[in-house]
Amino acid sequence: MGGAPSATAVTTAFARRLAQLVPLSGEEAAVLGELQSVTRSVQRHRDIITEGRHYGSIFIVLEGNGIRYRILHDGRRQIVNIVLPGDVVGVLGHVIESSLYSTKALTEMLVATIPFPRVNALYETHPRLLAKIFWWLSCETAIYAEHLVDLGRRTALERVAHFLLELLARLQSVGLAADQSYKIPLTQELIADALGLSIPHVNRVLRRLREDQLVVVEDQRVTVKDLDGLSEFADFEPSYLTRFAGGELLAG
Amino acid sequence: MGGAPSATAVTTAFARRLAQLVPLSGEEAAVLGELQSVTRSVQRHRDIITEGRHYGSIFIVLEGNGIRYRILHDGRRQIVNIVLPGDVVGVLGHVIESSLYSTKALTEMLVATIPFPRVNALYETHPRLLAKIFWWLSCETAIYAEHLVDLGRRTALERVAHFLLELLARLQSVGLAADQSYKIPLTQELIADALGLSIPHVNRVLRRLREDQLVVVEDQRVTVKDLDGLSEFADFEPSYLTRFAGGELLAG
DNA sequence: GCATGATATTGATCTAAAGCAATACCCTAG
DNA sequence: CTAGGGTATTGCTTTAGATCAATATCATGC
Repeated sequence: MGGAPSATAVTTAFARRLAQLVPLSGEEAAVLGELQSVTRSVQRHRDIITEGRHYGSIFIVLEGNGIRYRILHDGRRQIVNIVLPGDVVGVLGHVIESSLYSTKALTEMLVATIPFPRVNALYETHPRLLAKIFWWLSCETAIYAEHLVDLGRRTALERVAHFLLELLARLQSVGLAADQSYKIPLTQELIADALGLSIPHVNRVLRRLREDQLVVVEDQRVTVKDLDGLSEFADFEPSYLTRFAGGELLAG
Repeated sequence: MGGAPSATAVTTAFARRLAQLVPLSGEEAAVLGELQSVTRSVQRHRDIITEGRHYGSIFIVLEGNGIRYRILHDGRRQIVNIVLPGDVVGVLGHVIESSLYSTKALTEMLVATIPFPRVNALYETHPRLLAKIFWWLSCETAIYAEHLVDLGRRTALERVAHFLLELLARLQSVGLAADQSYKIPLTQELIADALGLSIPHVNRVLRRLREDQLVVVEDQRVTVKDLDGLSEFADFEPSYLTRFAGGELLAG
């Protein structure tokens, strides 16, 4: 399975985001590192979680990208989230009998596997840390809600722009996006299925955004050419990803 | 503020749902009741939470309905969730500096107000209960994800059908829907803003669903005429609302 | 070198749903 | 009884984006 050096290095993704939310004590950081010590690598295109199955662990993404999606009976696919390093998948598996969505690797991925009992054991040993993790997980709702606004009330152009900006912000928060650019294997089909659009239309929208010198998607890379212009156009307001209350979590 | 009898009676909504997920000890039930003892009533059309503000409490809905929504700069509105008894609002307020969405009362509402410090105090006194609450809250993601599928990949007809069925299932789970019918002050405008549709189109879709003897929305009441037919048509699969793993949460 | 499959691009229709506008139907308040 | 605001309904026109279809590009393996 995964090698220790790699895991340690990237543990940062999850811990870093948690630390943005609230300071972690040295011991907590150590526990967090320890939790992520059992890793598993997932091949490109393989499922981490398959709809309908039951799992006994949560998975913290250390490296690589994936998608969380559902296929409808007639073949339509909706991607409900892009899974990036630092994300946690399988949380609902603790509560709901069978998984409702599949999660699939877009690239080769490295994930830490944490059995539910180990998570639960934290009540006894590090309840504070567990609470911090839970509060943090609740933030995922904000990403989903923002996607709802995208799909419900934004035009295709705004949607794509907003989507690409969100990915930029999320990757920046884990140190994976150099200034205005990031690497991710997005195909037009993926964008279409994430945003409820058709492939040809995504193509046209991307062309438009490119012509307007706002953002370029090519190869496996997204490059934002005009951050301000794009943000304004997309009505993008990254506070749902970055603006934390800070500190208050420490209060008793 | 709220009277004790009413609060006690309806405490059930939240506790009942939690108990569906995992058994609660007598003491836990008592603590849960106690937590919900400070109540506040909110007038129709008033905000419980206003976008941009900061709050120091979570709110558990005891009675009444509301909406969680965002208004875009140009006036478009997207409702991201219908808030029903037993729901908790304001969770993100603990983590994010200023609220991202407003929550507004559709009817007069009664909510329990629980300051964050009181929630956090549970780590010390009842860590298990807190963990159960957190796991439960994580289920809200499933509702959001399902809405994403709605908005992204379902037709207007399917969307409305799915939406009305989801409300039925959610209200049933807290004992507020007699067999196939429930009372809720949904206007066509609200449905439109929840599902990313225009008002006239919602009107036509509702007429169609009525003519097909599937479901009727009138007055302040939704009546499902043909549950099987509607469910099949909407591809509705309520497991995301009801099918819990059971018991496993108790494991250490 | 060629065949194959995935992806991207472009064009030509088609359609679901938006937008606009008028009318109808409340209910409530004066 | 009447005026007025909110809501529902219906028709007509427009459009964003889907669908269908063809072609192009690129990487891969044989």
